[in-house]
Amino acid sequence: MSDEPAPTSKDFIREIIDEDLASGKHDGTVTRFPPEPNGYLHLGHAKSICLNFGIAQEYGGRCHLRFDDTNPTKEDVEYVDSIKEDIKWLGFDWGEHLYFASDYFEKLYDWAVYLIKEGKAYVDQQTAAEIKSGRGDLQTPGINSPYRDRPVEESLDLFQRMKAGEFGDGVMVLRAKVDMAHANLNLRDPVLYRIVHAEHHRTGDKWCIYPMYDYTHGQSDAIEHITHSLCTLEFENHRALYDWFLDNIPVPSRPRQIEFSRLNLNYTVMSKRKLLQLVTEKHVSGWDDPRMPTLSGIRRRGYPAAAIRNFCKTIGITKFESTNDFALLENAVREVLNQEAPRFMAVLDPIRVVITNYPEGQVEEMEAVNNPEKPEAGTRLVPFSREIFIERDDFMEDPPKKFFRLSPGAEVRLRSAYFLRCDEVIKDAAGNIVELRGSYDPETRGGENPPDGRKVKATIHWVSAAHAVEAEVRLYDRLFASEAPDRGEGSFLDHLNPDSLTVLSGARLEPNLASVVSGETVQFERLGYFCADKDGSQERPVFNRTVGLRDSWAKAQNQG
RNA sequence: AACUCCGUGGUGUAACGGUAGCACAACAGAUUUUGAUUCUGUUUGUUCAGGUUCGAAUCCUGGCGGGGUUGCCA
Repeated sequence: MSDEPAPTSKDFIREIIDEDLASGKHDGTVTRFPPEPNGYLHLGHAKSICLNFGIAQEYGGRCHLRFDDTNPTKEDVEYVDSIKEDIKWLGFDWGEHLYFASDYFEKLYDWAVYLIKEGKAYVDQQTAAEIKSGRGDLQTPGINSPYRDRPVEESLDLFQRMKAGEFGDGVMVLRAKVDMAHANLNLRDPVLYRIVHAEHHRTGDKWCIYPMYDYTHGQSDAIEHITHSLCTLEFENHRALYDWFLDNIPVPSRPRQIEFSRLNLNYTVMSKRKLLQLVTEKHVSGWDDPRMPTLSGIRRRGYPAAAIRNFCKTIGITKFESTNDFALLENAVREVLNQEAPRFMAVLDPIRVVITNYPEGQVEEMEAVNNPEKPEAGTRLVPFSREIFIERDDFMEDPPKKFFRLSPGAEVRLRSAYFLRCDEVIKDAAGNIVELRGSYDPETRGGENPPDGRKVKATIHWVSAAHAVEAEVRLYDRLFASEAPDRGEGSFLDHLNPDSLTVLSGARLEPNLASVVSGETVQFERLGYFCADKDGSQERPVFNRTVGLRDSWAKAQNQG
């Protein structure tokens, strides 16, 4: 990840950093990743993580992990732990720089007192509804609160008593005194502190007043000497307020907020609220359901961290709100897995083949290549015997013109084994094909072409019936059937893909597959990449389909 | 008709006044003990109208289109 060639062009944020370094504005670069611990990280966060930690790596700076934990009613340590785990999995390290906004509560309180004394903040006793209506709207200016010009001493006293717990939730708030007529609504006397009598996951019951995001973020950046505070576009309108605090409070440094567009993917929803809803309403099995765009979900699905990093590099950083093609992500996944994943044979939908001219009771250990892209991965032994399973799809009794696989009288290569010809089709009373009979050519051992120069058009995978391990295989498809489940009327849930999960309970695996450890992704030859799931055991493995191989045959069929 | 940000092939993303390039997707072909991979080729683009300039995707003006903003969420 670090030995790749430097990109020939830089995104606008890196250009800004270059300028700041060149002009001497900064002599180092410090970024931060500031999740709120109220949910699991998803692909959108991965974009931000790759940006912030990536910049720190490239510029020899550092990136802080700072939990933005100013709302105790929504936050929990469960999320803190999962977030840390996900960042590490992605391949990044915050070193010693783990912080919590709640670490700064004392400092922020002092600064609030400072603002009051400066005449730049006041305690407002209006109700939430009064504050809302007093703010005006996009067209109309707001009006001043009747408490706006109360004496400094009075605000000071009230604020201290807010902190002391004398008042109930929502009774009063601390507001900045900016401009109730400002075109940017964020500057119409924003709330700085609210009363919330709730246990905080770090500070316990020490506080009953909590600072708002806007009041917290920039000052936290300043305390940590963040140079470039990178966030998504929805905070663009907050920048003026971010700067207002830095201008009016004696902060120790001057960070700069820069916004970029968030990640959108088609066939996916990415908002925390919607992901939470999928989990709580049991449309998926949990935050780590392999269909979820959460980092824990895609990890369980088998997506390699390197693929996510490459993907984030490919999509770039801009201010344009775009929607990326899911195929781009899948391409990144296949690219890494094609290089890395060891190959095995597995038959998902088995049909028995009896090789009539193969000696009964004989077993041969066939040598198979582990990864043609990586010779150093070596070879393994796969048992071969008189009765094998092949994929039902690899046989057609009455094949169309371009079908290269097995059919009556036709010959194919069994991967790493022998040429096989189909001689006979056995059916049950209902006419269903229940078994095939065929013969092999002993002169093609290892799958070599025979001396007579005969060739076959196809190579298929197989598993020795007596040695096969039965397994459950979960075929995942996109969670949503429509490209933009968010758009249009109705709920995004209306767009759930009913076929997003197909469970196959009778798959047969080559025996080597039983020892693949949970979390490892392998290739089932000719089928796709599959990740061993934690639900499985050596006796009965469970595999999740990460992504299928490209399949030009299937594509041609669908078009035909 | 408030403020603000943004418009480059189907989808993303480069080009910093000088040949519109790259990736993905799509479509052909070659190779192949995975109908995979790999390789080669093809199709498709600067939102519009003016202006500045020898020269504009790029600078200016206006139009059109899209996003964000009216939490005591972040």
